[in-house]
Amino acid sequence: MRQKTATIQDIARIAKVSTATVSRALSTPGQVTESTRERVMQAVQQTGYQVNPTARNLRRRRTGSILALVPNLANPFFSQILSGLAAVVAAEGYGLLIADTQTDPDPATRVSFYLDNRVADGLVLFDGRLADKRLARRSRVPIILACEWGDPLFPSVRVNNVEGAALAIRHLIERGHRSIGHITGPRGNVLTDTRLAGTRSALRAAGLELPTDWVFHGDFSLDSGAAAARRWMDQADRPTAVFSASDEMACGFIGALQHAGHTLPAEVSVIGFDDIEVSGHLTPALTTISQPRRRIGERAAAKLTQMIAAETLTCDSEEIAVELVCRESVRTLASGLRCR
Amino acid sequence: MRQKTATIQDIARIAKVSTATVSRALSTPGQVTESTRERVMQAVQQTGYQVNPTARNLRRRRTGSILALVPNLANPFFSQILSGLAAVVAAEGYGLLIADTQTDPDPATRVSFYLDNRVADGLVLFDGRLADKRLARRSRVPIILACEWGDPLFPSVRVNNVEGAALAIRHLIERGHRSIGHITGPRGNVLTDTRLAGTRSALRAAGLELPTDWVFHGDFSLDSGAAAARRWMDQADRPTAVFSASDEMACGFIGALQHAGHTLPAEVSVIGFDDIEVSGHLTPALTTISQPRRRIGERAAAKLTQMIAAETLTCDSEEIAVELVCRESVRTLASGLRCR
DNA sequence: CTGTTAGCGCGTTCAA
DNA sequence: TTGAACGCGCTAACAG
Repeated sequence: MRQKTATIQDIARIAKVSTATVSRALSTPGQVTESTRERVMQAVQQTGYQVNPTARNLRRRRTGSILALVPNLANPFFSQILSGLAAVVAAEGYGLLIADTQTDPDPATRVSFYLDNRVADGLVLFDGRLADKRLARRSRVPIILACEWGDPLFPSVRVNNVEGAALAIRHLIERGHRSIGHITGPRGNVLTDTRLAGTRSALRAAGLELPTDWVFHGDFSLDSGAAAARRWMDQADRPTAVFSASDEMACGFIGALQHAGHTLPAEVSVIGFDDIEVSGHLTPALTTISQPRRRIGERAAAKLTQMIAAETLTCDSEEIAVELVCRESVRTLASGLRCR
Repeated sequence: MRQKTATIQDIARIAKVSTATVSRALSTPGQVTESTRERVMQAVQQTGYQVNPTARNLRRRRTGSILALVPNLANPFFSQILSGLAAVVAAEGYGLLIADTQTDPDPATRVSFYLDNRVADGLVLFDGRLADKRLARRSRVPIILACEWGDPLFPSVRVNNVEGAALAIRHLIERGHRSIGHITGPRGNVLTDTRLAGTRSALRAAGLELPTDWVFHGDFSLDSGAAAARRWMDQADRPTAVFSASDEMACGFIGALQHAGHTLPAEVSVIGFDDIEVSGHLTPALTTISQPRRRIGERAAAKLTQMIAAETLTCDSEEIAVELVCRESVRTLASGLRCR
């Protein structure tokens, strides 16, 4: 099975040049005479030689890959992001390593492991909890934080969640809603906090309150949305509209309500966050705040590869614009305006 | 920025042993005396030394990672599979490289690129089109095919799609349906073919036909499901039930119908394939054929790492069981039976 | 423009 | 059990 593959030495021998010249002919063709380059190329053709990236990386003191640390790979939210990431990373000549931080009992240890072992030339971190000062101090490779919040030391690519939440709330208010609830993400999550903060401030700006009863604690999952629906149904004084911090929860919320015989958006309006693929195909189609996930991945990869090339550990953060996608899940109340 | 990190030589000097002993103390502790091992470990502690995996891999003639080639990373269908893959691969001490074969104009070239460049010790292939004899001949590392069909040379982990389709069709028949349509996957896809074949044979076994008009060509996407719905609506003679080759298409189909004012499952029953997360939260909740995706990933990873360890290029294929998940999207017609 | 030399950091012989 | 020496395959530095 272990079949010997051609090395740079074989090429050198066949082409009757030194290994250094072979190396140059392949890496920096400009530095080599046309004729010798041809001899080398012919030998390469003949033997099917390919450079051994491990040896090259050892010599160049790099790894040739970028590591994406995802809190939960099973979450389809990351599909688009990873797709964007993969495209840019491949185009820049890196491999894309992916690891799930939740697989491990202690995610922080896992991150340390990766850093210490120099398995990657750069890190894309989708888990803000890990982005602390200690990590910043220890890391010898650039790190970019995507989607999440962490220590401001880290450059990041993310959307303005406060603004997104405000967009959602203002839309509901424009449509005539005055009693508005909110389904949150998991406790301790920065997205949860910022979207809740945006909700609160936008409501306050309109002179409205967010009663404790109308804050439904979720965890971004479908099931937690369904659980929120059950709590909504249990209430005597219900909000006429609910802003969900994720489309998944909105979807669970809507489903549970419909299964219980409620009609939407007649009985309650719903607005989500993310604009996942399925949202437009639900009944009613979900009005939501769109977050361009593929673009987030692309930008994170681009910035990271730039940092690696520049041998810097920092760069500017970038904010990706969110926008309101108006569909059918928000009802216009008597006094409200039309969409837009 | 380029800060020098401790090497095995530093440890050797500090612990006053040879580098060979340090290497042994770390890789095969049993071969080293307790006392010297302690000295080494202390030096390791003191310096924060970590082995350089690139150097180790060069020396061991391996790469330390496994490559997953996915036809479309943006497709959330792969989320769960990758999650299972990542968990097992990490536990076995490998890194998980991921690449999208569709990013490239010519996927086959890309695969060749990866193989020739020995970037991985093994390959998980989710794209059956690439699994041809040529690939089998050229590859020096084990390859496992997941979810898809390809040349029988390759070991694979997949579900029985013919059986899954038959399960769906038989369920519809049990529920009293006699006119049954099918939404297919993309042309040329093996899943498309096998599920269509299963559909046909199960119908035939019940003495039923599959008229050309009732074969709706899709591509597994939400939008193609919606397009199928439009064609369904255009027909004078409509099937009372439709088996969709993917849940995504079923979801698009249902959504488009509902938006057009149709009622489900009263007017048409729908059964899907995959059991994606959202299926249970739709209205009506989607009856479907469940495909344990996480398990597929886990098994593929396990089998691949075993092949690598055994230095073999082949192993037995494995079939993962599918099952019918009975929800609300299939209506029982007059003559039909209850679920199960 | 090309060749020589010297490692990158590690694991693995072969002796002792 | 340990150490010396070598080489995995490649590229960077320095001459020429």
